[in-house]
Amino acid sequence: MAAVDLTTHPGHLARRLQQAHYLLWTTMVSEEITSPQYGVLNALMAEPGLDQRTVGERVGLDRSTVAEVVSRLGRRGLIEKVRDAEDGRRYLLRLTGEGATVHRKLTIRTARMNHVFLSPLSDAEQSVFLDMLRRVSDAAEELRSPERAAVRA
Amino acid sequence: MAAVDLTTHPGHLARRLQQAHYLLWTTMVSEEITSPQYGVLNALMAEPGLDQRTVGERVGLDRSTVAEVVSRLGRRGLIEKVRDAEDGRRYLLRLTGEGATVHRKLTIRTARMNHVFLSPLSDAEQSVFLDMLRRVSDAAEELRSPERAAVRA
DNA sequence: AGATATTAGTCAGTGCACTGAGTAATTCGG
DNA sequence: CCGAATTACTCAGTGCACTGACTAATATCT
Repeated sequence: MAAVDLTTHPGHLARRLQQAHYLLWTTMVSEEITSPQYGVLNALMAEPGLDQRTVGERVGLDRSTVAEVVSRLGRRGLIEKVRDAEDGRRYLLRLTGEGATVHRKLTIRTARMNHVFLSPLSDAEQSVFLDMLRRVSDAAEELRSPERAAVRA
Repeated sequence: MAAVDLTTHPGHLARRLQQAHYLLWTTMVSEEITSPQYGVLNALMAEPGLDQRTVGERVGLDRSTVAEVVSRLGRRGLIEKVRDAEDGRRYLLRLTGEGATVHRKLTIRTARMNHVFLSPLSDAEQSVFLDMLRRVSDAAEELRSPERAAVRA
């Protein structure tokens, strides 16, 4: 069996795409705050007081990864974490003032970065590209939690 | 400043796409051998005797990551590594017999997995999608090594 | 030939991502 | 109301990915 051309493999290209994004993020947005960390800040800006599990659901991070990202953001003083008085299992998360400031600054830079990142594609292609990324990711997501699709039926 | 919709951010979607691929890979291809490990096997099937640096170039892995992946594949007995007699800095890499067998088996499963992974898109869309992934990744890659573009000019 | 630069690979440190096992709190069924 | 299941979170272990500092070997430039 001969070797294969990896550039025809979507998985290989997905990994390369993420590496490309990482490169642009660290040069154009921030070297300290990573893209997943920004995602958590953004989720808490939209819905203050979320618990860790739900933040993970919004941003696409599993329970362990959320815990790590949250602990880093806490160490930097960008979010605070308090036990839910009504449900002692939960930690409720909130942005600090500095967290909100950082979110605002990074939102502006991220918009510029996204523009550069997608610049190889025409405007029409860009929306097609984002749509395809969503469709492929969402389809695989349903393999992980087939109950949701069943409930919806 | 209000929160943003992450599903319009290509970086967020790139990360989700890779997670989706990881899920399909572990369920449909292998739980032991990862996709980057398969990439290395594939590169050595195509060009036996490559050194680590060049393997990294082919597969899209930096020097440190190649070293780790190669050491895991070596531990599993899938590749072997010898000092280059002509250039004592290099290690030359080759598949073992078992490495070639594993590569063959995974190539078949990977083809099936790719088919499922892309199934949300029509055939026409699939080639457009792969093309766009390549164009965006390649463009960012040139920011990392601008000399190459200069040499080509 | 000898000082200098470049190159291949290693190593330590940081961060994302997943799994499986474990703990504490809440909910549910009888 | 009490034992069993579920839920939120933690922790240890594995693997990819990058940076910066380091070593050893080769190449280059007087």
